[in-house]
Amino acid sequence: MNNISIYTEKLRESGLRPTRQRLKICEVLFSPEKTFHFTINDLTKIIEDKLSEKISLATVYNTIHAFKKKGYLKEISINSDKSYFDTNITEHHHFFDEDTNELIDCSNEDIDSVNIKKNITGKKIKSVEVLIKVASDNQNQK
Amino acid sequence: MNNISIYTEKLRESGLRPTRQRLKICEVLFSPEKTFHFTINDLTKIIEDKLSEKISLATVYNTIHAFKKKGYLKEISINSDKSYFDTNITEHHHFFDEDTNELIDCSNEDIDSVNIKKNITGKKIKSVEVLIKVASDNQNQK
DNA sequence: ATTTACATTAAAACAATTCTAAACTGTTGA
DNA sequence: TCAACAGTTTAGAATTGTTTTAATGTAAAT
Repeated sequence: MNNISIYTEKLRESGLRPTRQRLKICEVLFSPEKTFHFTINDLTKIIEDKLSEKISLATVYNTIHAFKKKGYLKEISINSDKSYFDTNITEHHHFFDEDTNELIDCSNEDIDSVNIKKNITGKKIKSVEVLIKVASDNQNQK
Repeated sequence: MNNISIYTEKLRESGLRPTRQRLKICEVLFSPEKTFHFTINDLTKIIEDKLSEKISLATVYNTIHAFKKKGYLKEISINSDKSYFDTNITEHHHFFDEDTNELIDCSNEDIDSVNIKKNITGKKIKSVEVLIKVASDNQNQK
């Protein structure tokens, strides 16, 4: 099967032309078996180191933002100065390991669905995210 | 009643000397009837505009971090480049209005307590936060 | 092939936060 | 009480993550 055409389609649906650089991004994001979490920096490094493609930060940012807008990626809110993204776009929550700064998926069996009884007048719920911060027993809370 | 002595005590317990600047910070944070949310920038502006005290950013940051570490403040994780703090240190969750960038408390009656069935080996849960993003019906998800 | 609109890039700009080093101040104890 | 010390404040510089800019390059339509 031809992945390139899948990537091309994903890019077009996100309003982007399929360029060499963007196809490399797709390869990193959408070819692995398992979903994963990454930062913009992680992604840029993978493309430069593993795929030997020099790519400018601006390109990475603009492509990732387009994918996020289209719903091909999710952004995770962490108490941090850095943005984390997730290639798993299904409804799920996260553990965040404060010792290693790693995100861990929390499957729907791991947590009861959150039941919200209040609503804000004139506003619609866009997302509900649970973030569980964990750390070694002997560590202080960040 | 003498608030100053309360603030002095809070500062000492956070490992900080009660200085003029820090007492002003305490006045803003701990004298209001109601708890509230703020950014470092908000706080600095209040102190300079309302209390006519010139205060350097470094001082605000170091005091706020000490209070957070001590548990007198909570930091809220928002999908943003900015840190939000909360003077309400009880267990509660938040709505985040994407139109106005405002945080709204979600009382415990508004949400069922989150039941987590999984745990990470060797790690302890430090916090559980639910963030509900809302926006006007006609807006796109951020 | 030519044209056009969109992309890529390095570098500059920007915003939040942290660091630095010099001047200042609360506290301690002689 | 006051000298000495340790902690504090400050402006400004440095750092980090992200966005913008403007020149050059490229995909796609004609």
